[in-house]
Amino acid sequence: MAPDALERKKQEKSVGLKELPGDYSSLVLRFAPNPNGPLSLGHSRGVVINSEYAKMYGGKVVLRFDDTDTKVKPPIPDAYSWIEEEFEWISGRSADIVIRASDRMPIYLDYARKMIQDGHGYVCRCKSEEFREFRNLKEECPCRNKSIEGNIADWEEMNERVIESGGAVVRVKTEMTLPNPALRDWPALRIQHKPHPMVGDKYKVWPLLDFQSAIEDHEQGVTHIIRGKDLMDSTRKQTLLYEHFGWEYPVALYWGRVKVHEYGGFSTSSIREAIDSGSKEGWDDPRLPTIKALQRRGFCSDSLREFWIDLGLSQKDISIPLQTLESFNARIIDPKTERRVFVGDPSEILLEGELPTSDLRLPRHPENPKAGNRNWEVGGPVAIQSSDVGDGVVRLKDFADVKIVDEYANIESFEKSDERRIIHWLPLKNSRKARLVIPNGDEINELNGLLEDIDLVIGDVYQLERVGFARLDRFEEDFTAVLIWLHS
RNA sequence: GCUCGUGUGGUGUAGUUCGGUCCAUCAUGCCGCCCUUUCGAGGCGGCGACCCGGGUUCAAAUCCCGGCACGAGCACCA
Repeated sequence: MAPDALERKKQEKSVGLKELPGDYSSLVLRFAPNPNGPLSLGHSRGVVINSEYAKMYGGKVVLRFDDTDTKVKPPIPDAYSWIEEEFEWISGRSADIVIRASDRMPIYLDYARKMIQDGHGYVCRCKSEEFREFRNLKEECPCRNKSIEGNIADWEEMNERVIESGGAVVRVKTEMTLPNPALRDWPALRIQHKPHPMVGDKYKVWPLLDFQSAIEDHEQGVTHIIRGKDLMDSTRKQTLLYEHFGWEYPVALYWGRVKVHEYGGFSTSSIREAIDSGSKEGWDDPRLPTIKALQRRGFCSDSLREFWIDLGLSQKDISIPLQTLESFNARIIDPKTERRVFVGDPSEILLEGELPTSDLRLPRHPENPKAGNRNWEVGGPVAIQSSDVGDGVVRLKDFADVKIVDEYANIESFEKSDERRIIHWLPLKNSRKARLVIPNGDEINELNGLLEDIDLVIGDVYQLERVGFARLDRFEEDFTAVLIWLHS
């Protein structure tokens, strides 16, 4: 009889995102970037995970700009619209609700005042180093037992610009004996006198992330918070605040840190510095891990979605090669990417022998005849890659077996007659000067050559035969085509 | 130091809740072959893993204890 082994069914890998815990019947999620620059590859994880879950359960995503810092990470005015557009590009839909923390300051300040009034918060005028001492010693600082009236008076002074920046902070009253030092009377609001790029100098007291985010999540009715596990203590801090207000904290889920080999560690601030110092061209410099750069190189948004969904919500810290994303992208774009020839470092040769009288008709896509043809004039000189000459016995792809001697290529057969190497080539008549720009770590490598000059559309991605995928970025004044390397 | 989190092939990932259906899934990578007028795509095959040590149990990737490693938080940044 059949052994058990034949009946045993192989286990399967579950695909897609796992079921969300908690009640997701009226799901509200949020994605909360700082508009101190456009979105990066890392941000796209938040966009994808949140928007995919919203799609799964018919929920909503709030796009919230956490722009409450004017000093360390000041917002860039243009970044608000960049991010809205990038969110839409990545997720394939626009955010359901878009809000800016800087527009909602009165709400935060009201809650802060209420917290003080209720005795759950206090104005602390210790220096940060002094407070750190108290925190480490699990001791209460002198400001902690001030009367509510005294705290309200200090609060007024903070808001009336009587107290200088750095002179006072509002703390949430927890317990100084809490085992986790991060939770002991954590800071909720501080003074910033540097004007905000969007709302000017209207406010003197600004909430910190943990406070602003907690209040706004409640205001928006957020049901699930999905964020990096570096924010686990934020959850704990905010839960204590919610207890003060008598609110129920959303379900929190986390992902671990992701490092992409090719990009290493980076931050929006560090990219901004690199651009300001001139070591990078701009936010879309192809070496950068920004969404703008990935778009410019020709990545499609589906690849980003598949990539992040495949990674899922693991709390593991991972380091992954860009190649993984590239393989997703290649699989998706290959069926719809037209072929062209790019000859890098070209050598000119002349064809000898009997030439066909009609043009050579090549498919724009080998698996999709409907895409049509590219027609080449085979008379006249042609270009081949210098490194392809070898012993001279090669097949010019889609054309003929030739033997190359010096500058001449003798046509031996149109049919494929043996196992000789197949190389790509290009009639000069059908070519134009081109430059392939290849990002390589912190460098940019450039390869000069000739590009098949047939129906080239700026912004389109082509598969350069035997080379790889690249996107046509622009034409220069002398008509040189500039291609940006995507991947092989 | 305190607190928290995570450990499955080279890289990711499924399985861990409720131990057996797991001599462990899938992808990517690498190797080989087939097909092919691309070194692309596709097809087929192969390589390769449960952090370590105890314990419970007929049975542990899965439960318990103890190590170890890595990461994060302890900012008047987000």
